[in-house]
Amino acid sequence: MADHSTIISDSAASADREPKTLVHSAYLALRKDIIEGQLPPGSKLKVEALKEIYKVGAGTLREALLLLASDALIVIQGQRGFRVAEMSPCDFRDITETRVVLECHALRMSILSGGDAWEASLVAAFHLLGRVEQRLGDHPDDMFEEWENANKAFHEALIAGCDSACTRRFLSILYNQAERYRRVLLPNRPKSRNVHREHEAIFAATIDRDADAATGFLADHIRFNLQNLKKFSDAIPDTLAI
Amino acid sequence: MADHSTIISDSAASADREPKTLVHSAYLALRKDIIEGQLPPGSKLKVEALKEIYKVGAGTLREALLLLASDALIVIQGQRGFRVAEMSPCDFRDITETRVVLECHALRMSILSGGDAWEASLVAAFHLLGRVEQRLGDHPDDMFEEWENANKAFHEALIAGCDSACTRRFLSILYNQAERYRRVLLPNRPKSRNVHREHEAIFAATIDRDADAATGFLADHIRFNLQNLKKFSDAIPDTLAI
DNA sequence: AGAGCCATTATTCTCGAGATTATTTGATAA
DNA sequence: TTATCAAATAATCTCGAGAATAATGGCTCT
Repeated sequence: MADHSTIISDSAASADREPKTLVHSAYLALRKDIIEGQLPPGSKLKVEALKEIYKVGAGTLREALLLLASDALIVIQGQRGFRVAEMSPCDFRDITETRVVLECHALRMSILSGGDAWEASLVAAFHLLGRVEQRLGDHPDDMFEEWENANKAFHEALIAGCDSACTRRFLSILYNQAERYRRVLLPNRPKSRNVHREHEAIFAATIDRDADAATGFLADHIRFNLQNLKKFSDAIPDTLAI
Repeated sequence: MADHSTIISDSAASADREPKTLVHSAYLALRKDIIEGQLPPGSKLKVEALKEIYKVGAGTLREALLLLASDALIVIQGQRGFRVAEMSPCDFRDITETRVVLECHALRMSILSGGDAWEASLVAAFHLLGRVEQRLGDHPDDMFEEWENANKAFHEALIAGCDSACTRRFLSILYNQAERYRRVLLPNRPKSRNVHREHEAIFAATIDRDADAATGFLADHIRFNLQNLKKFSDAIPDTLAI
């Protein structure tokens, strides 16, 4: 889950996960709508209009928007309000390549210094993801939510052994940003791809403590959607509002 | 300068840099006080008390605090207010090593793809920094502000050729966080260190387009304060409130 | 017709007060 | 004395309205 993972200190063992504050639940609702595209990239976010929709006061809504700005999902423009962050192939490439650098680095650190507890929780996350992916074969699209969660949990488990809070925080931001693109790319994924196989390769190499192999598989895995985007955006240039 | 570098879209060529909004100027004032230690690490930030000091309303102050949270200078704790982020050797190590990874990567990209304009502005930044460092020999401490600005400008110029906005944004956050530590470590710097020599080595290798050498020098340069901290925190353990 | 300027409108920004929640204090009982 | 509980205090969170600023539309002049 890890809502607000980037800012709110999830003290303790992330026990309380219900949105206790109105700002927080507005933040979650807005983020959901941005990621799912209800609030399209580049669109203006007028406080007066949004407070009707999300049933909160103006100040509360502004705070939620500020919180989203720190996730780079919305942009604050001086004295001229808020906008949903734009999407572009260029931006996606940036997100992807930065993720490759940080996530591979973090995985390497995990492999070097991760203990038994880390390994165990990784095994658990991989198992869970496998089950979801198994069921995914039958009902491909409507289970996206569940797969997305399991996938995120797996990627977080991979780097949980890395003791750099900075790195994990940045990766969480990047992962959230990438989710917008994943949703757009999902209907256009090639039949040939076997995501489970990719996850398995990463997992096996990690358990073997083979850092070079693991980071290699991970890099390819992260870059897959980017190359996929490149391929079909040549044919259909304005799939994303470029 | 680059206030608010991490969130506010500095559209255009960062033309307007005066704090036009009250939230923004409160943000700047608070950040200054946090970085300079007037608001010590771990201290509670009570809105009612702070609104007296900074002469703004409660909502405005809250927004400024939210902005600082996205720089990781402040921590939001559920329904229990705001605190200045803690400082610890462990945290500084994390910041430093993450910076090494990202900044070296960014420098490599700059060297690979940076054009003449990038090179020219780098030369300018290095020249300016040299001048400040020259004057620094005479008046060591009270010019810290000016040196800090020139130093930041130089580091930003190094990676300006890298076209990854994500990377630059993350580095800006890390640099701001590190500033708190630099200020603590400044009085304890070893006489032997010649910072200008370090900058010169990075600069020369970069202009030579020797990526390996440049990133090597840069990594050592970034890590210097960390090793310095390690050295004298063994002797004087509680210099930082660990 | 096109460009520049002023009044109008719409939106953002800011504030102070009330509602909600956490913390502290003090009292009672085991 | 220590632990438990309840009232009192203090803090945060939330809201709606008023001030400051940007965007819009119409008007005049060349």
